Amino acid sequence: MKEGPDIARIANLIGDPSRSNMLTALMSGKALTAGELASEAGVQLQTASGHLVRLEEGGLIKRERQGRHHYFRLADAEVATVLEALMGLAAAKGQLRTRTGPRDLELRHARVCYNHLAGELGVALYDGLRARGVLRGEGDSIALADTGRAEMEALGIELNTKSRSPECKSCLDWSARGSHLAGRLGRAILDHTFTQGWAIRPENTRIVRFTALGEAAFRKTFNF
Amino acid sequence: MKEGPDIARIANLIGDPSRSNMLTALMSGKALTAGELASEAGVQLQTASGHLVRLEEGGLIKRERQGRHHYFRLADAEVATVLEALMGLAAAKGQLRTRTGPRDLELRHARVCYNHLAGELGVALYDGLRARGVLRGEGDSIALADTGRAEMEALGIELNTKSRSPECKSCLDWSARGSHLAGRLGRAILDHTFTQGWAIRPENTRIVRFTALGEAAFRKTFNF
DNA sequence: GTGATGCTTCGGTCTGGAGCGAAGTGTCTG
DNA sequence: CAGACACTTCGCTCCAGACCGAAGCATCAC
Repeated sequence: MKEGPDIARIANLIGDPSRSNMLTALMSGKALTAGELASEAGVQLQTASGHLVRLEEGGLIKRERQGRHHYFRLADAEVATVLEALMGLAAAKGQLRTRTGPRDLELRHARVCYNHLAGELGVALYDGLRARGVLRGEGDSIALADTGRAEMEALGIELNTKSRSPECKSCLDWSARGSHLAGRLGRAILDHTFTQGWAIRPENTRIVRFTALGEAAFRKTFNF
Repeated sequence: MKEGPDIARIANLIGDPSRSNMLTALMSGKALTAGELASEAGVQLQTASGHLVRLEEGGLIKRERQGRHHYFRLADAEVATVLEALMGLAAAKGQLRTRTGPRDLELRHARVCYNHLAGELGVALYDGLRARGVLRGEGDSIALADTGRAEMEALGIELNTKSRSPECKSCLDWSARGSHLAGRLGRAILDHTFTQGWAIRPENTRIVRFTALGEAAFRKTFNF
C-alpha cells in the first residue's frame, strides 16, 4: 500500500555516509565549495561531485557558481530542520560515531582539514598558541598578536598577504573537544610542517603522518 | 567527518523502499505483524524479517511477541515525528508518489499520525484551538490554558495524567501547511472522535473517514 | 598565449546488501 | 503425537551505486 510522499528517496540521499557528512558540514549555514565538502566527507573530488549532483537534483542543496568555484548551501530551512530532527533521533538511539580502526586513530591524531591541521595535534597547537598570547580573540574574530606575528616571521612562515581570506580562524574539531587553527595562518603552518619534513601525507587520505622526530620538532617550534 | 550523532545510519535505515513502506504503514499507530508488513512492503516474509531485525536494532521499531505472532510498532513518538518531517520535505521537493487518487484526497483531509489526528482537519483544529486561546505557546512548548483544560474536561476528554509524555505538542503536517496537535491531548481527542462515532477507520489505512454529521459535530464541539 | 586551479564527466572496478529458496525454530490445533 | 502456521536463519545470486583514475571544461593568474 503506497500512500503519501516518498520518504525513501530523500532518506536514501541523506543515508549515505559521505553525503550525510557533507550535509552536516553545511548545517553551519555557510556556503562551502565542492573541494571543501569532499574533504569533509573524506572522499576524492570526483566522488564528491557526483554526490553533489544527486543532492542538488533531490532538492536538498543549492549551487552557486562564482568563477571557477562552485559554492553549495542547504536548499532551505526545512532541510536543516529535518537534519536536526534526524540528529536528535540518532543521538537518542545512541548512534554516536564510534568507529575505531587504525586509520581512524591516525585521523583523530592529526589530519588535514581543508588546508590546515586538525585532530588532537591541531587542537593542542591552537590551545598552546592561545595560552601563550600569540593568538587573541574569541569565536570567529581571532587575530595574530604583534609578538606572534614577529614569531611566525622569525620561523620563516609566510602568510601570503595577497589573499583576502581571513588570516586566522578557529575551526571546530570533531575528534578532539575544541577548535583548531584555520585561515591563512593555519594553512601556512601546515605547509611549513610538510616543507620541514616533519610529516608526510599518505595518498588518498586526510591523515597527516608525523615522524617521531617531526612531532617533537613541531611541538618545540610552536612551544606547546 | 564532523562531530555529532551519526545521521547516516538512521537515514540509511529509512532510505530503503521496503523499510520506508513498513515504517509508513506503522505510522497508523497500530501494531502490525511481520506478515502484514511484508505485504505492505511487497516483499517475501524472509526479506521482511531481515529488515525488521535491522529496524529493531536501529531503535526505530519495537517488537512484541504474542504466541507465534510478532507484532511491531514504532518505537516512540519521536520516530513518528521524524518520519512526518521527512514526508513534509519529500512532499515539498515534489517527490510525491505518482498515484494521486481518491485515497490520497482522503488522506490529505484527515488521517492518523501515530496516535493523533493529522491532515486538513487536524491543522484546522489546531489553528482553531490556538485562535481561541485554548492552547498557548510557540514551537515545542505548547500548553493547555486553564480555561481550555476546563473545556476539555467538560467534553469528557480524559488526559491520562499518569503518562510522563508531554501533554501538548505540535507536529508538522505534510499535506497541509501548518502544524497539528500531538501529545496526550492529541491522542485523547482522536480517541474521543472514534468513541463518539464521528469517524471510522477503514482497514489498513491511515485514513480517518468522518461522516458528514460527524465532521459537523467535530467542528462544532471544538468550535472551529 | 601558457600553466595552474576547481570542478565535471566518463569508464571502470568492487563491495554492501536486497532479494529469495530452503531449512530450522517455536507455537498453536486437533 | 502429527501437521499447520508464523517467523527466523542460512546460503546463495545479483545488481545498484560508491569510489577512483584519467580526461575534459571552464576560469583565473601571469
